[in-house]
Order: sequence, then structure tokens, then C-alpha cells
Amino acid sequence: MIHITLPDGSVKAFEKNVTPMDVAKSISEGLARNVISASFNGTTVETVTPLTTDGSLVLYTWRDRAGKEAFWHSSAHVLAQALEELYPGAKLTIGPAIQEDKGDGFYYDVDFGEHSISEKDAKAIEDKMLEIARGKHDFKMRDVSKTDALALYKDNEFKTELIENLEDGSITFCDHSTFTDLCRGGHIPNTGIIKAVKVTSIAGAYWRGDETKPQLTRVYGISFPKQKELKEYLELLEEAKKRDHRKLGKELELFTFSQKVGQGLPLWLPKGAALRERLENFLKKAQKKAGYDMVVSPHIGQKDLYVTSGHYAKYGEDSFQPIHTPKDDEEFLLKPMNCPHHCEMYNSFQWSYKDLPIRYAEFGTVYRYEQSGELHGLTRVRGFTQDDAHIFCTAEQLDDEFKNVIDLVLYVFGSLGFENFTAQVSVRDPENPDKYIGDVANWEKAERAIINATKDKGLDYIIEEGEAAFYGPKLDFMVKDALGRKWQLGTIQVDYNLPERFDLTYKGSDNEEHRPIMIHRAPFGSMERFIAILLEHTGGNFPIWLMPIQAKILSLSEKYEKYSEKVLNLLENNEIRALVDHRNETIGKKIREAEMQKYPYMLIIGEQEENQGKITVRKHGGEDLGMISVDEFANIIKEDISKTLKSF
RNA sequence: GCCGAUAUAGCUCAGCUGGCUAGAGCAGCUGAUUUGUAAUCAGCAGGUCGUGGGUUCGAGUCCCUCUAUCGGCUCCA
Repeated sequence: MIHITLPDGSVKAFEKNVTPMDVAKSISEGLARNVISASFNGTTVETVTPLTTDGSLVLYTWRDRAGKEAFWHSSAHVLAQALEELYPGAKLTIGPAIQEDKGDGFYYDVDFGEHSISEKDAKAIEDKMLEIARGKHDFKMRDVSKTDALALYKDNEFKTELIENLEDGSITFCDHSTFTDLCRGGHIPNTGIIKAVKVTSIAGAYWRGDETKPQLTRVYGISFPKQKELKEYLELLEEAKKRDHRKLGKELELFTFSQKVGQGLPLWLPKGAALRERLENFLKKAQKKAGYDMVVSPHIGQKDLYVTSGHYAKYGEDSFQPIHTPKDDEEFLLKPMNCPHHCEMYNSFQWSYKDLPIRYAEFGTVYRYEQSGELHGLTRVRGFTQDDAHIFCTAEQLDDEFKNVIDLVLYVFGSLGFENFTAQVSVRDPENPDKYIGDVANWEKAERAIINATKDKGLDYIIEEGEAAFYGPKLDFMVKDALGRKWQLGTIQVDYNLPERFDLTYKGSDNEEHRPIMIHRAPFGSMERFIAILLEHTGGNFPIWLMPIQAKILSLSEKYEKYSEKVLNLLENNEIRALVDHRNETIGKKIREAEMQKYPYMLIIGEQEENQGKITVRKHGGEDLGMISVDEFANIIKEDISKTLKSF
């Protein structure tokens, strides 16, 4: 007998070699019907794996992410079989479920050799997959010796490479139908559960994610146990498309791009520029309170400036090339960052420890030559404005300063409704020390400082290796877009390196020269990306304090012009941004237009309103607040603002 | 940068295997309608089909170049 502990803490005794499926059956028939995957003592097992020792068992159904991943991973096997049958000679490589933070579904990377396939082939692949799925083939794992495994894949250099790196004795294959694949395990009981499949996209992907290795074709798919769920999933994608910032930016006339101006160079239209200004003013106000001074620096700097900072050595070759002047040997670079300029500003004075911390803030536009394929709407561009600031402080001040910046970022995020962010501590990649400048001791100090401050602030955080900047580790605030892709917005970085490179000093209380520590920080990250994600989160319905027009006055005809002017004045006295629409059109049309323009409130003015000295108020989306006085309306707006705009 | 796809009116799109003056809806303009909560009626205007080249009697349609965009990969100071 063995003892199995279930997630609720109960322990049940079973015969040795009991399978997870047997355990499910012993609990209920319903569970047995729905269980599609299991984990035993923390490792994924098949539902038919015999259990031989005591341990804890978790049974997964479609409702669990682990269940879905087993389902999708199994679907990848079916996809592989379909591809093998449709394209004989194609070399299979790997086919996992997509990681949770990257989305849903699965993919298979295939080397099609001379063949090239495209989205046109999707239908045929889907049909083949469904045909295989309907065969209700069981997934069966079996052990294979390294020699046999290598022999089986003698023509497939990719699988061979995978097998070479595995221990003999730990190699398993998974069979279903006539298909077999090298596989670690974690499958659903049989293919019959897969009822709906969709090949979502076909793209190139490098073998093992390495640019220098051959490029394979990655076939992306998604599958479901019910046709209806696929339909719902596709509808959800459609909904997400409606919140795409590129679409909304065009509709709301915020920004545009021009083929002539160049890729990745957004053009901010009047409405978008006004939105940026409101956001900038919001942050400027908070920064003033937090003791920052605004500075301004030029868009270019001498090459030597970036040689000193290390940017030239790191990015010079793969960046916008130096600007030459008529004078020989004179070279300027478009600034990729504001820090070098701010360092030189710091250097223009002599500082005492009593002066620190110094906080220089600038909405600084920078230019980076991002790879063409990397550009994406406003989230990845070549010219963008950072809400940048650099804090120069002593070692003793670092912790407090860092925490104050966290507070500022949380204030910004809170006021704009970004509750679902991930705090990510981005540290060095220990395997690639060459990617970073500065000595290890400083890096360790900086990483410790970030982690301690983050912990003290009670933030839940994850650590990502290899995501640090080349001069220092970061605390990044990651937010997802409409399609669930993660983007870095706010960032706080601790830097011991640039102060050394720029020879920044201050005189300590001991009358000796000391090195300040630099904090780089940007709560928005960049205006471009922040507005993009804000658009996708709100669908253009921004918090009311950020709205260009908080109320639109719709007068039923020109007869009420005088009265609507009076209402407008009263609103302006209450600091409510409002606009009058006098055009002679049907009220239905006016309301429709106002809805499309996303005005938070519409104020309707006609005979009744004028007679009673009131306004009819309708909220965006249709809620009717009836006829009320302007003062009452002003209170409603004030309440709305206090709900979203946090105090700082 | 790499793989695949795309580019037709201000916007969203149709235009099959190459064949008369390139179509629709919405938006715009003009006139009528003066209306109380998502589409009033009539008319008008709007496109050298992303760029440059080629094949052809003939190219929006086929081929090549470039530019830009989309989905990924890689990258991301």
C-alpha cells in the first residue's frame, strides 16, 4: 500500500501502482471524466503513470493552467503528426505549450527544409489535426536508451542535439497513433478530448532562440475541448483588437506615422500632444513636491560624451551613426539617454554632502536605432520621450531615495488605474559578465539595495536574470497590453558605474572627496509606451482628470446658445473642461458622436433646462443622471476625480 | 536584422484565374429636414491602386527592387 496526499490535506491509501486516473475515480466519476493531467510530488506525470511511493498528488482539469498546458502540449504532438504527414521530410524540433505570461496555446518549431509554408496552409493543417484527434489515440510514454534514441533521429540534427544533452536512462518518448516524439511527458489521456483547433500564426524562430543558429518555422496553434470555447477565444481576440492603441490612436487623432518621416518616429497630433501635456503636468506637479528640479539638455552630444558613458562601446556600431560637421574629426551623436548630460550638469558645480540628494528631472527625447522588425506602434519606437530623472545621493541616502521613487511610481500607476503590474527586479546574467560594465562588488551592492528597498516597501516581486541595464540593475514595473504581452513601463535603476566614469564627486563630512550614487528613474518609462498601454487598458476612456474634455454641452438648437454659454462659464469656474456643440443636428446624432469621442459626460440643454436653470446629465455609456444644477454636476466631477487621482 | 504576410478613397474593405471610363459602406461637402438619447432624405465630390522597374497587345491583378505596416524570432541603454 502507498499513501497519497491530496491538495485538501486528506491522505488516502491505495495499492501500489495506482494511477492518478484511478485516484480520480475513487473521488468521483465526474472528476475522473474531467481530469486531464496530474502532478506527483511537484513533477508532472501522466494520468496513467503508476505511482509507486507515498506522495502528494494534484489532479488537473481544463480549469487549471497546468491542465491547459498539458492539453496544449498534447495538441502540439497532434500538430507535429499532422505536419509530418502533410510535409514528409520535415524535421521536428520542439513543441511546447506557450508559457502563461506569454499567452495561450502551443507551437511546434519545424525545419521544413526546401518547403516554405504560410498561413494559407493553416486550414489543411487544422483539418488534419482534427482528423487525428478524432481517432482517440492514447498518449503512451516509454523509456528509450540513448543509443536507440539517437538511432531513431539519425537524420534530425536538432533532436540529436537535444538527446546528446540528456542522461541515458532519463530519455522518454511519447507515442500516439503512429506518431512518436522525444518527450519529457505531461499529456492528456487521449487525442479525442481535443475538439477544436486553430493554427493561429506561422512565423520564423531561431533554433534554441539563438540568432546565429538556423531559423525554423514556428507553427502556432490553440486548441480547446469544446468548439464553443474556440469561438469565445477568437471573439476575445477581436475585442482586444478594438483596444489596440494603434487603432485607438488613429480614431482619437492622437498620433500618426509617416512613411516619409521614417519608421518608428511617431508624429504627435494636437490631441495627442495635449494628452501628453496633461500627463507631463501631472507628473511635474508630483515631482515638484518630491524635490526634483527640472533641467533641459540638447538632443545631441559629442561622441566623446558617449565614449565616456560606455554607450558608444556598447551600442555605437548598431545605432544611429555619428553626425559629422564641416570641421574634420568632429562627431556628434543623437542622444540615446539623458544620463550623460545630467552627469555633466552635476559636474558643473562643486557639491557638499549637505547639498545631496540632487534630483534632475527632464522630459528628454532620445533616439535609439531599434531593429526594424522590433518596432511596434508606440510601444517600441526609435524616437521617444522619457520622463527621466537622475538622483545623485550618498550611500546613506540611497535607501530612502529609492523608496521615495517607488512611492512616486505607485502614485502614478495608482492614479492611472494600473493595478495589475508586476514588479520585476532585473539583475545581471551571471553567464554573460561581458554584457555589463563596472566591478562585481558594486553590482552586488546595487542589486542588494534594490531588493531590500523593494522588500521593505512590501512589493511582491520577481527576479529576472539578464534583464539589467548594462550599467546597473533595475526595478521594472511591467504592465500587460490588450493581448497580454508584457511591457516595461516604470523603471528605477541603481548605478555605481556612471558616477565613476564621469568622475562625479562630493565633499563628505570628513572633508574627503566621495563618489555619489546615481538613481535613474522614469515612472512612465516613456510617454509613448505609457500612453499606448494606457489606451489599451482604458480603451480611450481615461480617468476623468486626464480627459481633454470632461463634459460636452449638447444644445438642442441655437435658441439655447446664450444659456449654454452661461453653463459653460459656470463649468469653467469649477475647473471643468467643457465644450459646447451648437450645431443644428439631431440630438441622437450629437449623442452618438459624443459617445464616439468618449466625452465622460454629456450635458443636454433645451427649453426645460433653460427654464429651470439646470442641465440634463448623461454619463458616457448611457447612464442618465436626470436634470440637476451645475453645482451638483461640479460635485459629481470632483468626486470622480478624487476617486481616480490619488493623493501624493 | 531574420521568417511569413500585407499595402486599393479620410476610415473599413470588395475587385476570382491579367481585359472597357477601379466599386461599396462609413466619414466629408451641398441642399432639405429642427428632431430628447446609437445611424432623416436627396445630391455632389473624393483614388496616377505604397515606390521604382520589368513581363505583356494590355497590369490594381504576374515577376523583381525599395519603402512602410502586421504576426512572431532575436534585440531592447
